[in-house]
Formats: sequence, C-alpha cells, structure tokens
Amino acid sequence: MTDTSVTTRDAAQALGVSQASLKRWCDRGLLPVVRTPGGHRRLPISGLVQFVRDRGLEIARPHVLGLPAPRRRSAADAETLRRAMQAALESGAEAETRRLILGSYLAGTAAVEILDDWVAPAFRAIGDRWAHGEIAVYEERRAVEMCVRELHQLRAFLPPAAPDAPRAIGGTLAGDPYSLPTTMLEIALREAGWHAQSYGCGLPTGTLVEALQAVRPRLLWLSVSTLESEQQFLADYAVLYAAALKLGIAVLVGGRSLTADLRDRMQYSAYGDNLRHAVSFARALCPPVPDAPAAPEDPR
Amino acid sequence: MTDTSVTTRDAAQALGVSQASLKRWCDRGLLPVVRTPGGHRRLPISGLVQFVRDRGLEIARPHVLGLPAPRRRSAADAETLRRAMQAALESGAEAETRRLILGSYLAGTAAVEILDDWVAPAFRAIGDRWAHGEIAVYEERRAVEMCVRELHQLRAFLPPAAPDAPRAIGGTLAGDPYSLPTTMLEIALREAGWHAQSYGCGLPTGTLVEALQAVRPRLLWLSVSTLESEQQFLADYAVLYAAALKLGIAVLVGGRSLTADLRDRMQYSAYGDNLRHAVSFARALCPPVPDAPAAPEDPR
DNA sequence: GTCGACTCGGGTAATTCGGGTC
DNA sequence: AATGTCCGAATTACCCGAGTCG
Repeated sequence: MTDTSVTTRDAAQALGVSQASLKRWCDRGLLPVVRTPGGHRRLPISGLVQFVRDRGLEIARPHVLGLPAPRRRSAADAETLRRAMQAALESGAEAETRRLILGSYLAGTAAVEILDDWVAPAFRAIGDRWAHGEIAVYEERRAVEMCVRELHQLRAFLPPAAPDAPRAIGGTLAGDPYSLPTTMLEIALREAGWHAQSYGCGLPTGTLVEALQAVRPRLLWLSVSTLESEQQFLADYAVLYAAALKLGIAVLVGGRSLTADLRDRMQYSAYGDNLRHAVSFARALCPPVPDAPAAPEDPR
Repeated sequence: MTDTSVTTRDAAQALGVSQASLKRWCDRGLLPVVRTPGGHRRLPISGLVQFVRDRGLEIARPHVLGLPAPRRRSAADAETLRRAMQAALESGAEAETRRLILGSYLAGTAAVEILDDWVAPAFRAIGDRWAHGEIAVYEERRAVEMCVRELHQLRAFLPPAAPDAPRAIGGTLAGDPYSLPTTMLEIALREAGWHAQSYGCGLPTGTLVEALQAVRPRLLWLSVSTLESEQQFLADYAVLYAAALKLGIAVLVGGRSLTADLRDRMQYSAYGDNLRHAVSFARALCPPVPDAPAAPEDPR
C-alpha cells in the first residue's frame, strides 16, 4: 500500500543517476511510466526493479524495495521501511540489510533519521517478539551483530571529522553488553560533525574516569540498556558524573533502563530519548559546525 | 562522497592509468562492470580492489575511491608493522589503524596474514601490558572497539561469498564478551570462501543449538577467551557438540582459554591455535572452493 | 485558495563511448 | 603485446523559468 510508484527524484536517487537521465530513459520507453493529470511522471516500482535486473544495474546504489523519500515523510513509507528492515534483520539477510541501511543513506536520508526512525523501531519490535517467545535468542543476537556490522559500514561513509572537531567518547558500563545503542550514538554524533568514538561495552567506571582525564573530550555519553543493580549503578554513575563535572565535560545519558524514577536520582547534562535529542544537545553544546570542512583536496 | 561504484575516469585516476586501459581491461573481463542504459560503464569499487590485489598493482590515488593509502609490503618488516599496529591501537589512532589494516590488504597482503601476524600479536602485547598495569583498561577496550570497526571495513572488501558457498556460524558462549577473536575468525573464513557469519558474544548454549537446527551450517566455530567455570563450560559444550554431531556439523574451537588440559576433556572436529589452522581445517572440510567466479576471463 | 516543495521541459556544459592510430 | 592519446558521436549531469502536487 504504499505507493506502488515513485517520482523521478526518488527513482534517480535510488539508482544513483540524475533525474535527467531517468526522464530520458522513460521517454525512450526503457521504463514504464504513468502520468499524473498534470503531466508529472510516476514510475511503477515493479518496472524499476525489472529494469534494474535486466541491465545488471543492481550494483547501483540502493534497492528500490522501500524507496526512502528523503524529504517527504509519509508515515506509510516509514512504516514499510521499518517492516522491511525488521524482516531483513530477523531473517539474517545480510545483503538486504545493507541495501536498506546504506542505500537509504546514499539516497540522501540522514543517518540519524535512518537510525531513529527505522533501525531503533525495528529493534524495539524485535525485542518485543523476543520477549513473547516469537523469535529465538540467536535470531535477535544475529540481528544485532549484523546491524552493528552495517552501521560500521555506514560510519565509513560519513564525512571524516574535522581536525578541530569537538571530541566525544562513550560506551556502556560494566554489566551492559548492548553494543547497538552506543554504536548508534557514535554515528549520530559523527554525522553531527563530532569526533565521536565509542569505547565499547562493559566499561568499568574507574577506567572511564581515567579516559576522561587522559582524552579530555568535550562530551561523554553513556548508554544504559540494562541494570544489574540500581544502587550500584547510581553509585558508580555519581562518581563518573563528579569527575566529568570537575573536568568540565558534559554528560549525555540515554537508554531504555533509565526510567524517570531513576533519572530523578541522577545528575546529567542531558538525557536523550532518541538520537535526535542527543544530536540537538550536542549541537547546542558546540558550535553548529560551520560545516564545509571539505578539504580543498587537490591531488596532483 | 564515496560511492559503491565509479566511472572509468575516477577509476583511472585512482589507479593512475588511462581510461583507455581501464576500458580494455573491462572488455577483457578482467574487471566487473555494469552498464548504464546509455552504455556507460560503472565499476564497483570492490571489484577494483580485488583486481589490483590479484595483479599486484598499486592504487596511486586511493582517496578518489575513499580508500586509505596502501601500505607497501616491502617497506617494513613484520616486526615493525606489528609495533606500528600496536602503537596505533594503543593510542586510539583511528586513521592510522585503518591505514595499517586496510592499506595492507589493498597492497596485497591476505587478510588471514594481517590478522595472524600483526593484529593478534599486537593484542597479545597489549594484553600483556594491560596485565602489568602499563596501560589502562579503557585503552585496551578502545583498541578492541577500533579494531573491530576496521575489521568490519576489511570484511566489506572481501569478495562476496558464492551463493553455494558452505555456511559457517559461530561466536562466543555466555560470559565471554571478547568479540575480537570471533570477528577475526569470521573474516578468515570469509576470505577462504565460506559464507561465515558471527552471531556475536555471550550466546547461550540452548539458542546455539536452535541456530544449528534452523540454519544447518556446515561448520560451527566457538571462540573461548575467558571462562567463568570450567565445569559449566564443559557441560554446556558437551551439549552443543552432541547437537552438532547429530546434525553432521563440524565444530571448530579456539581461544586462549582452551588449555591443553581442558581440550583433553573436550571433543571437537578441530582446534585452531591461530587463524591459519582454522582456515586449513575449513579448506579440508570443504572443497578448496574452485572459486573462479569470473567466467570468461582468458588473459592468455 | 494559498503556499512551499517538487517536477516538467528544454538547453548547455562536461563526460564517456567506440574505434583507430601512435 | 600493452599503453597512452586523439576523434566525432552519444550519453550524462547541471541549470533555468513555468507549471503541478499535496
């Protein structure tokens, strides 16, 4: 039910070519096309898929499965994509997962959008199904593993941080093995122009203090997905926060284990329900990044 | 912006040859190529990477393809490289780590060689220094995290597994959070032509049995870097091995916690001290993979 | 009906194609 | 045998004012 056809813009981004080329191909009859009453082209997805297959263009960028409309935020589209993402992750389909994530990014969707709107919801759904015994543990683990791999790919596509970019480090505390959220945060901050580096999972509080002192980042993030003991966590966290405060380092926390009740008993610079929140805070913290870091490269 | 495929011009510039040569190579089937509907060539970067590796060419301007500078193999001996790798990992130097790992691969070094000869020894050294309190916990964790990220990059450049490639799955058991060894094994098996997929760390035995039954791989690998209880491990492992045996699935084990004493009390298809051993076993298990997916070739 | 975002059409500049030759 | 350069023809990418979509 989402649209079975798309605009030239979407199709062009999906195939990695210009709109002009797409229009020419349509006009030459290489692609099936229907016209709106006003004369705008609408390309049936089925035709695009066949076109791509026939010509071996598959390696072109993204897949047309759930064409992401970068600007137009149709709820239906997002839902379709989320479902496709969930299905690919659950079934362990590597290639499909990569197409969905990387393809969407190359097609112009911001990484933070992909993560917040599709990846995170997909994993919430997977978590629910896992809780209800509808999928096996290994399926959930495989999904996480696969997703982290692809996110690392995505990370490589982000423009490199400027040399003078503010630095951020983060991870999860001891007892919390959930690598996905901290990986996602790292990517979101990178996209926002930060020099963000995740230090991994299960970090002892003490060593994080050491890291703060040695690295002197501008921001520390903590992802809290599971808690063995609230008391222990609060005690550890208090030490960490105090150290950060003393060094003038902002602390950003998030994660599904941070209930309102728990947050009441914590001090932090910001709490993020999602990555957009986190990025907003980071932007407020540091210059909105004049951007245009693009090195004036010039081989030769 | 990096892209997954490039024009003949970009490829020519990256390789430092003329467009004409590139076109000829394509036409002789030496390079994978897709065509736009108008007949223009588009070259997948991964294919280019394989090509230069196979022929021992150099990438004159890797940045055009978004790649790091290749590491000339003759430039430094193994020991120097290992030290450089260790230094980069310990200091958290991302770019340098990437250059060492990916650059070496681009320069023609086999992935299994990089992992066995430089990465693994570097981490052994880091582990020693950590044990002696010479480096902080966070430095070790950061190194692992960074290394895993770059290995995921490396993984993306390996030739894709053939559709009929034998399947292998693996990971670590509950209580073992060390992701690096299982990631390395995954890459080594991939390079050997297997369809290897790591399911992550801390996998409960029960779900691994489920996975074996559902996925029916040809091989299961287990990386054992730490043990909470030998008894528990042996009991869990016995169940796992029995399940694999029943399904005709080979079991490959490895890891620094598997002492000779412990191995005495285990049954397995093979034990690998290093990745070369593991790969040798895998090759013996399954046809050395005739490979040669490129059909037409005939450079004469 | 207004309005912002998008698409249409067509023209132009920059690339790429294939082939022939050095 | 292999590579680099040159050529006209074709293809692709970018740009613009007018009209359409939602």
